This record gives sequence, structure tokens and C-alpha cells, in this order.
Amino acid sequence: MARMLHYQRPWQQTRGASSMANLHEHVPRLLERCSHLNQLKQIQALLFGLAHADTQFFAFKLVRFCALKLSDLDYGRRIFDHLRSPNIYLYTAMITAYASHPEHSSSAFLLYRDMVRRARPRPNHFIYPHVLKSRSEPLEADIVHGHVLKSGFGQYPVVQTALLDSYSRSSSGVDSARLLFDEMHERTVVSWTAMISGYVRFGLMGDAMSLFEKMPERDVPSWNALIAGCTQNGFFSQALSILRSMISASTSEDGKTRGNRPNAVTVACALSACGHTGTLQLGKEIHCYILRNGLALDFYISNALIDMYGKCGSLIEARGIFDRTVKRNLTSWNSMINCLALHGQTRQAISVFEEMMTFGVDMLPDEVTFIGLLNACTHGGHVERGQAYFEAMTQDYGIQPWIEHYGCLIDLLGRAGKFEEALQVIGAMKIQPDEVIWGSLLNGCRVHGDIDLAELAVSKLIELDPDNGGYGAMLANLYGEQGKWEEVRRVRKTLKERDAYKTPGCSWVEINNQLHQFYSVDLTHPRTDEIYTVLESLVDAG
DNA sequence: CTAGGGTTAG
Repeated sequence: MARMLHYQRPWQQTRGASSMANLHEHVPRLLERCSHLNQLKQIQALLFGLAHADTQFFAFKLVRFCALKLSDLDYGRRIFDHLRSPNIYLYTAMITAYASHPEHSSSAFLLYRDMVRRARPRPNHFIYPHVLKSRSEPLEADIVHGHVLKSGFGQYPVVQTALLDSYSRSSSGVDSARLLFDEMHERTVVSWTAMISGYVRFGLMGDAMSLFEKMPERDVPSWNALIAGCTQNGFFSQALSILRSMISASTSEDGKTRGNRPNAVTVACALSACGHTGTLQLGKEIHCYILRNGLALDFYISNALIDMYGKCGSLIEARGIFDRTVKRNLTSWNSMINCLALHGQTRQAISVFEEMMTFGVDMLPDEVTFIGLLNACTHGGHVERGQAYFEAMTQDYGIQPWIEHYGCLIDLLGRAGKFEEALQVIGAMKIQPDEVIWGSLLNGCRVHGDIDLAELAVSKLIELDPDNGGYGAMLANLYGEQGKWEEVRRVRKTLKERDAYKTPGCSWVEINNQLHQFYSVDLTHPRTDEIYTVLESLVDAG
């Protein structure tokens, strides 16, 4: 670097005004070549040694460099703090830097507050969106709103939209966001979309939809907000039908497309919806669309493809995309592991995890990874291995188990008939056991014919979920299997009195563009005989 | 120099 600087100081050969102009050109160019803090310090020493009038300009460049290239906000702040009175550009640069690093987001607001207290420099309307992006405190939007009104920027659509967005992200803030939205004189497509996303985040899909219907104009992000809202709230087929509307709205009569065509964000959501609904054919079409339109295979898209193919049962395709994806993030690994687990590929799921482990601290597993692993172990009946993973998760990785992890563990132990250990786990849980936990235990009791424990599980289940008759029906079946008909009659009578009917389990699969749907104990499919013949042969083979 | 949209688990 010293050598580089030696040859890269053209301003030393010129004097006066032209030397300053050269500095303005060459400092950014020098910064582009630098990649380490030490190199930056050399430039800094040179600049501040000159003590010229444009200190603020160069400090601005250096702060931005610290934030964007080095991610060293503390050093950026030191440069900032050396200035006697930083101008609005410096405050904006420093606040933007903090706001874009989640772990520093509270500093963004604190620095803004300092600026307001000093009353110098005066804020401009550009700074508010940056300040609001940090979202450190729930009351922050209110405070900033007050400042905005006082400083006279209250009617700037961009500032209002940033405020609206900030309100809508704070808990129970959608109503405040809506008030602001209703008061706005000038609403842009961005304001509408921000409001829709606010509704989406609290699961108010009805409000989101009706606002979307009323929008005077729509662009790609507004369609995406609605489609993403559907997938994030579990309305997967709805998401796909909105995708179809989007496509037909973007297709003119001559069959050519224009306007709001699906982009990378749209297809990432749509692929997720395809995975959840098993819509393999559409998923493949979307894959082609991605390739035809040269949409970049970024993390979101490649991971969504892995997930879609995996969930639809095309594990070879999923694995192919996973293997060809050079840049993988945690979600890539998790998607692959979870898909393999879903289809009972225990050995492969574990081997993908072990490959992931070779990256050490560069690719640490999280909660979702362990859900996949525990599911894989349950499918494969690897009780001890599953227990070891659970142990490693809490002990080695310091991950607090979710209720889902306990659900997997109880499922694993219950299927293996290890009821004593299962009860121990339930007793030691820091979270209140839910119906999944007792349901998993009950399932284990059914497999192993443990009536007493089944009674306990059912009583807990009825407490937690009184309207669901399925548990009682399961208990009745269990008595039936053991020939205890008196007990069967008793349970059925209670079920009838409580008017609790079993909601049947339902699954479906798409084969050759045709959807086949099955309820539990369902004999209505036209090829039922063949299906059950194959099923029985599979059971025999197992 | 400013505002809205994305993947995994349940």
C-alpha cells in the first residue's frame, strides 16, 4: 500500500485550486483500491496532514468507505468525532451506516437525537428516511413525526411514506400508519404499497387485498407485496392465482407482454407457493421463466428453487440446483436438509449437514437446521442420533429450543416407545407443552398400545383444544384395537355429546398436471384399488 | 444523499 500511495499522489505535483480539484478526483479513486483499515489510515493521515478547507468532504468519503467497504462503524465514528461540527452530509452518512447494520441501529437514533439537541446542523428532508430505517424504539416513529412536523417537511410524500412505513412496522402501529395514510394529500404508489405491507405484517390480508383493489396504479413491487403477503400468511393457492392475474394484466391483446412482469422477487414468492401446494408443473414453468429472462440466480431464487423441487418430490432436481449453486447461505443448506428429511432421506440429510459442518464458524447451523435434522432422525428411527443433535443444539450451539424442536424430539422418543424419557423431556420444557407435543406422544402411545399414557395425553389435548374431536377418536381406535369395546362406547358417547367431529387429514399430489386429493381413510379416488395395492406392497416391503 | 416487494422451520 505504501508503494501504491507513493505512485498515486498526483496532487503533489500541482498547486493551488487545481490541486484541490485533483484531490477530489483521486481520493475516491484511491479509496476504491483500498480494502483494509491500514490502507485507509494512510490516506487519512495524508489528508488531515494537509488541513485544508475540504476536511468535511473527505471525512464524508472516509466514513462512507468505513461503512460500506470495511463494515467498521467504530472507526467511521472516530473520524466523525474528530470533526468540530460535522455537516448534514456527515450526519446522514453516519446515521445511514448505523441504520444499515442491525446491530448498530440504536446508535442511528441516538446520533440523530444528538443532532436535534445541538440544533446544528439543521436537518433536511433527506435525513428522515434514514433515521426511520433504524427502527430502534417503538416510540421512535412518533418522536420523529413530531420533528418532521416542526421542521416543515410534513407534506413531503417521501418523508410521509417513510413515517407510514415506520409506524406500520412497530407493534400495533398499523392503525397509526392508516391515519397518516388517510391524511396524506399526495399518495404515491409507494405509499399504497407500504400500507399494504403494513397490513400484511399483522396478518390482515383482507385489508391488504381491499387496499390493493383500490390502488389507482400498480407497479411490480405492489403486486409483489400482495403475493408475498399471501405466501407469508399461508395463502399459497391465493398467491398463485394473484400471480396469474399479474401475468394476464401484463399481457396485451396481441399476446405480447409489457408493464408489470414478474421479477426476481415475484418468482421467489411464487416458487415458495408452488412448493407448499405441490404445484410442480407451474414451478417448472417459473424455473424456465427465470432462465429465459436471465433473472439472476441469487440466494433467494436458487433457495426457492431448491425448496420448490424438494417439496414437490423432485429431490434429484433440488439436489442438482443445490450442487450447482456455488454461493450458498444458511437457507440453502437448511432447505436442502429439510427437503431430504421431508422425504425420509435420512442418510443424505445427515451427510449434507456434515458437509455443512466442514465450514465451521462460516456456516453455523440455526434452529431451522436442527428441525430438519430431528425430522430426518424421526423418519429413520435414529433415536440416539436425534437426541445427540438436540443435545448439541442446546449445549454446543447455545440455541434455545423452539416448541417445534420439542415436538420433533417427543415424536422421535414416542415412536420408539421411550415414554419415560419423553415424559422427562416434557417435564423439563421451559415452554408450555402444546397440542403438537401431546399429539406426538399420543401417536407414540397408539403405535405401542400404551393406553394409560394415551389417556393422559388425550386429557391434556382436550384441555388445550376442546373443539378437536380427532384425539378422542384416536383414543377410541386405540381401545378398539385392544378389544375394549365398553371404553370405545364411552369415548364415542363423550365425543358425540361434545359434538366434536374429527377434521380429516388431507393431502394432495400433482401428477402430469392433474391434482389428486386424498382425505384420511378416503376411498373415493377413482383408482383407489390400485393405490391401496401399492400402499400395501410398500408396507410389506418396509 | 430520501420512501414500498423476496427464500428455509411450524
